[in-house]
Amino acid sequence: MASRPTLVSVAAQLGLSRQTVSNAINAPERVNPETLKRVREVIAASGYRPNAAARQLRTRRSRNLGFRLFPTVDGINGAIMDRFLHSLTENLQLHGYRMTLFAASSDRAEIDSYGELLETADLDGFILTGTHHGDERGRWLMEREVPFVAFGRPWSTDDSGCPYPWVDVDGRAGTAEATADLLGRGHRRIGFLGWPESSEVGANRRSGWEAALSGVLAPGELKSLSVGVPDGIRDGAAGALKLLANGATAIVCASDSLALGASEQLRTASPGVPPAVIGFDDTPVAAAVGMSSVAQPVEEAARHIVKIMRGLLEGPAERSEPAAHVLLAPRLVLRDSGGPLATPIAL
Amino acid sequence: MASRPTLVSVAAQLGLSRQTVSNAINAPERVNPETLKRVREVIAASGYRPNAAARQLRTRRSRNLGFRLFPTVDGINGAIMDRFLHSLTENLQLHGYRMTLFAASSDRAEIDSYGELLETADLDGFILTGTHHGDERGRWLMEREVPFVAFGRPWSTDDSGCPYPWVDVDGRAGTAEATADLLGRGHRRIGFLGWPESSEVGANRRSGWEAALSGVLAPGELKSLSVGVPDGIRDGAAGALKLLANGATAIVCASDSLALGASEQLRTASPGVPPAVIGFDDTPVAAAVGMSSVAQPVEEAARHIVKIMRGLLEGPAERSEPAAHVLLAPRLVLRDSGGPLATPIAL
DNA sequence: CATTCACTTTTGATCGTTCAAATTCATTTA
DNA sequence: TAAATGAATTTGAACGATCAAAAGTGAATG
Repeated sequence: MASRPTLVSVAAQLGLSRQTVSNAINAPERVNPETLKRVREVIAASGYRPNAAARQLRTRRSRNLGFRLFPTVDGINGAIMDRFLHSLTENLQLHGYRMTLFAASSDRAEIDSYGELLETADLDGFILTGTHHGDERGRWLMEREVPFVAFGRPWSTDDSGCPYPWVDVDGRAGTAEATADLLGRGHRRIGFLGWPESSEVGANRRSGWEAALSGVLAPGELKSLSVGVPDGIRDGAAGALKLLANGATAIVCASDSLALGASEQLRTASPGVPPAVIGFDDTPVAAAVGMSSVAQPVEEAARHIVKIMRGLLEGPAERSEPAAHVLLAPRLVLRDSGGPLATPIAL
Repeated sequence: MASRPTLVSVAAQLGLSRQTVSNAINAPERVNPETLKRVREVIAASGYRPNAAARQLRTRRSRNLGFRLFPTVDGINGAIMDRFLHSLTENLQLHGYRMTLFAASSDRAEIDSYGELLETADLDGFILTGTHHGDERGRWLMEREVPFVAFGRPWSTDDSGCPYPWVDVDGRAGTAEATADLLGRGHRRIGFLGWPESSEVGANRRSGWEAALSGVLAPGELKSLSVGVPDGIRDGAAGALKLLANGATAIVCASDSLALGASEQLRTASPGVPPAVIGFDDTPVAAAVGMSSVAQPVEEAARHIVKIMRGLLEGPAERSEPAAHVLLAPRLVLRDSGGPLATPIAL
């Protein structure tokens, strides 16, 4: 046993042909049950594993999927990408798939990489993140019939008619739930701290807040209780100040970064009272400071994506069914929203 | 041109043999300069790209490296892994390498994956992170002569004699610089807020603080000014309280999470004064709240790792030189250490 | 008893590349 | 002039798997 076993060496050991051994692995139903058993025993004993390169050369399948790494922008919200990536890798692994990373600084660069990766690395498909309105990536991939699943809606006029599969989290439902919770605690003038209009994810999250308050506040009041700022703690603090000035007593935020800033402003405005602020993404920072936040079920999203992807890759070639769309409900994680930053802990 | 160009199709177009075209790509010096030029033109025009699977099958090289994803523990400090991963991917990409991810919940599981990945995916090597004393992973890989580079020292008794290559950041130098800076600002009783004794990285960072203060404080005083707690904002707050009780006026921390907690305690203890706290890792949270921190040059580390890895994979087979060890100096990033959490921002 | 059939196993070709060993042809050397 | 050298190119044989089609079983069918 000098070198690694191959199909031929295993077959020779059994007095069978390579193809029978191959069938035992890939199409067991074609093999005589008794033979199958013998083959399997020898495979297990010899530690034989099919060579990926040879298989790939013949089948044109690599069992490798591409995933683009974005330049790190905000490490606070980026933390959920971490969880997503881990969960994705883990789930793919369960089914014999692997993930190949690549870096790209823009969507255009990402598309350029597709060609490169498809041709040189024989990737079977891609997983897209950060989709936005007018995203060219989906179109490019569809034109070439490259399998892919997006984490995030396309944000086109009619998401449900989208020709490619996506999995997303219902941000709107999340902010609505957060707002409802604050209403239940007696708040009426609840502000929304989000991103500028151009952000589709932001608009979606804002809509949940708006819907929850539509019967409570007048449209004019709603308008004065919503601000859009870039993402970040400082921006959040600045935005919160404006909301406070407009009479807000509680704030629902589009991200934990914003919420962290807002939280501090509310605390300064009314010392002693735990700030009624709810963040988004339930990042470790939120957990650490004891801030309530809307948690995205990224693990569940990863599972769905893997399932859909497997359907694309392993399902029948003629798939006339429409592309799968999964919208997952987030979960509101309630904490005291005050925590150690407000009240020093005694030993 | 229905299907993808191959060596044979390109050769036919040129009236040459496949091998000449192959040589033009892999050993240009063997090809007549004029022929070379012609071949290159046709390659460029046809968009030919060598098929990775075929190449891999023949050469037993995949140009793919493995990277283990750890379960996300702390999203605050995990953010630097994000940057590292991105930088690594980017640098490898420049040289035609790719990274394959895999998830493992323990070192033992990681080792199990090695076998699997080496056999089925033909990975050329691995990049290790989170090395610790008595790490079995390095040994396993060395025994099988699998190329790998570690990000992090082995933390054995004599790191410089380590038989395998590593790149690490000199944490000791970082905390020493941080401590020196605080000394320069007039502080004397500077505390160290780190992890329990068992952490080697923590002990290393502690040693820098100790060295910087050795001529300033008595051993007994040093002892009372150092605490070890698990990582996290709450732990940091608790630890800081203890240091304050022992008379500390400034604190050097082993992580930004700890520093964030400590920062708040100092602010409560002496309102109005920006807290003299320095964190470690320079995470986005530190930047966001305006806290000073010791920045790890992860991009530089990634570059070194890629360089060493390329040496292992592409260098002469007989490499008798000792394994490369690179210790990089971190950089102290000074901020006001107060920021928006302390002073609400006016619009 | 020959034919058909289902089931199981085998054979030959192929995927696209690189290695190792020819082969060609012009040029230098003995 | 024959032989040796050298550079440039070509040929045959892998690498290890899967596909497609053929061949070998034995039982059921007419």
